Amino acid sequence: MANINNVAKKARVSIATVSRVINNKKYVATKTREKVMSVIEKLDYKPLYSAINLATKRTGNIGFIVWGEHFSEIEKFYSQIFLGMEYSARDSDYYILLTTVKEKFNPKEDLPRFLKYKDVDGVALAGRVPTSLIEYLENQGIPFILIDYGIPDKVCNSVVMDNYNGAFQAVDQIVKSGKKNIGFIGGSYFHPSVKDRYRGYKDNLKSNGLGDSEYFDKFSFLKNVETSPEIGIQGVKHLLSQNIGLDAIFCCNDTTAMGALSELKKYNIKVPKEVSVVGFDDITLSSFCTPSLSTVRVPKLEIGKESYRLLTEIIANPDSTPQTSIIDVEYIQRRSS
Amino acid sequence: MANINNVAKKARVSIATVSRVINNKKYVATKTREKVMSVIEKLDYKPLYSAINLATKRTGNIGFIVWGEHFSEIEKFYSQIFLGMEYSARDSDYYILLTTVKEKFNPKEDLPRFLKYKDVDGVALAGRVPTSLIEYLENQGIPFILIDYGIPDKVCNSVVMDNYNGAFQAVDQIVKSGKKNIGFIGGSYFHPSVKDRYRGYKDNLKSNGLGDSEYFDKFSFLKNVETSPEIGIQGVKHLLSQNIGLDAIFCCNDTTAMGALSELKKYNIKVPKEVSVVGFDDITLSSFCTPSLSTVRVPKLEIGKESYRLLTEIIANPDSTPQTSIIDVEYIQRRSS
DNA sequence: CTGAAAGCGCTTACAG
DNA sequence: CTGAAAGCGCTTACAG
Repeated sequence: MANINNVAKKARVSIATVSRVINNKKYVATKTREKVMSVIEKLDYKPLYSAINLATKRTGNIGFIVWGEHFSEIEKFYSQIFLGMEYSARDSDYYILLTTVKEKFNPKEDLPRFLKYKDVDGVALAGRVPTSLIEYLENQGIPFILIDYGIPDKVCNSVVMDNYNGAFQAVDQIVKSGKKNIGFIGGSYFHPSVKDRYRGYKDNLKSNGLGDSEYFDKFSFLKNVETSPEIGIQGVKHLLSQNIGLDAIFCCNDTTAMGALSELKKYNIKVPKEVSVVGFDDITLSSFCTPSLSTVRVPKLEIGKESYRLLTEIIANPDSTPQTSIIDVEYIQRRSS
Repeated sequence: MANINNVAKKARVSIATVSRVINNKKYVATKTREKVMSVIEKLDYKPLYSAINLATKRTGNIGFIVWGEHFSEIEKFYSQIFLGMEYSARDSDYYILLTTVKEKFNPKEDLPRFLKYKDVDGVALAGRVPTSLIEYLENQGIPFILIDYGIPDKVCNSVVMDNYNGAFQAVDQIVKSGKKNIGFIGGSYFHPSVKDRYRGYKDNLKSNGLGDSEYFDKFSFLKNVETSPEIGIQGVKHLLSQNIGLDAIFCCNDTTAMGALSELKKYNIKVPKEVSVVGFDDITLSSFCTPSLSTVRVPKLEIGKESYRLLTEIIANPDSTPQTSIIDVEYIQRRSS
């Protein structure tokens, strides 16, 4: 493999000049630059990253951390976000190191190697993530961003989707279709995304003159456990048992909506005629189930790309004030509403 | 951050000695070693990978390449294999760099950066992968392994599951349940895994005295296109139209079996009573569909771990003769058969 | 068992 | 605009 010395020698310049050329620095005579370029071409010279990294005191790595549980879910939500980051990274000089972290995370023992050895320039945390991990990164001064997550009382750099407006719009569509008694089913109430979706639901109903606090009491089914089809099933059972004339359900996400759909089927309740159902996320299943699920599409790849942009910006400028990128979502009309 | 000089000075030894200690080399007096260790501890010293890599002329990276199409599929087959590799890599000193490659791959333009810059010590190729990529790696002398794939006329280091025996056993179970007219539905006939499963199917029927070439002609539905539920649907239609007393179907994988199941439902044919169905892979859906699908379980994490072992062995020993690791599979009895 | 020194392949002031 | 030289933080013969 050719190195910088070979190139310099063959081009009859110093290695400093070669370095200037490959880094596109100014102050290189056009003729010199061209000559060096042609030699680089001829020798098929590629600079060695470990040498660059050593000299510039960077690592060239970005960590991507996600719960093992989340990564192994059927839906590839976080894998797609990762892929979005990877797409961006391809054209740059960072590698994305994907790793998972387990439920009971202990910073002393379970630290990914790239953190232990300070072998990343920054880290992206996808979804819910141990608080102790976040604190560790803060203490160590490692630049990081939160994706689709947030912590109360803590302002972090983050990328989120527009949960509030997505929910607001979805519920608006339900109302426009003539429904009046619209339930909400949700789990993971600790998750900021769910909170915002719930807010969007309530605010829309209020703005449409439909909901007040009594209404929300009756029509909300919220559990503080991880969302799942099971929550949807329980939610339907509960709402139905209340005898409140339920004619629509807005679920905090598609997974929950899947459970709701299957439970309604059991009761022989027609969707969307009797009860319409709308979810959030647009997971793959949503377009394939029967009836296909109306939902709010979350552009995962775009979230990944924006995450890359934000994180590299922060790495380059560690002392900037924390910012939050909000990714637009889009209501998708299908058969269930 | 402490470096090797700080440690050496504080421990009153040379950096060579510190290096020996951190690399667990012999020829260090116990007392010296202990002293150095305690200083390392006190200073929280971690060696810098870019320096190590530069000095040892390694990269510390392993590439993991998969088709974009495969990575984005619902089923997380290859993601799980990746995760298995990652689990192994955690305790070692390699990072796994995951990237995707597109359908029409051009080695001149679409080379992942870690290949272009020779920034990996080895590469794992997961699933079907462009032949030109494999040739590129061979020409460049970059150590690589094939996972769940193979190329005719080319002996490569590879990790595969025991497709033949898995199919053989599955069909054996079908026969034992009393079925006699057992169809085979498959796509991706170019894929060695499918070929081996088909062979297992035929050999079992032969050994049970059920199948001959005429039988296989009648009972086989094989397409040379990517497997999908659609293939399963077509297969059922075809086999049924033949009026051959079909009473069981062995599908080349679960995805195909899903299509078969749904099509049988349309014809109101009872599974498994009238026609039993068995798949291969044990994807997540298989235990959740109705009826749940009997299948052959492929241990993805284990494949990943074995892949890591094999690849690192090859990296350490590039001139060893190519070897193939075969991972055991397991028949899983569920409701569909 | 230990240390001095060269070397890995880059970047970056500094001097000209 | 260009080059000589120091430096990044390690490893590795070599000599003792």
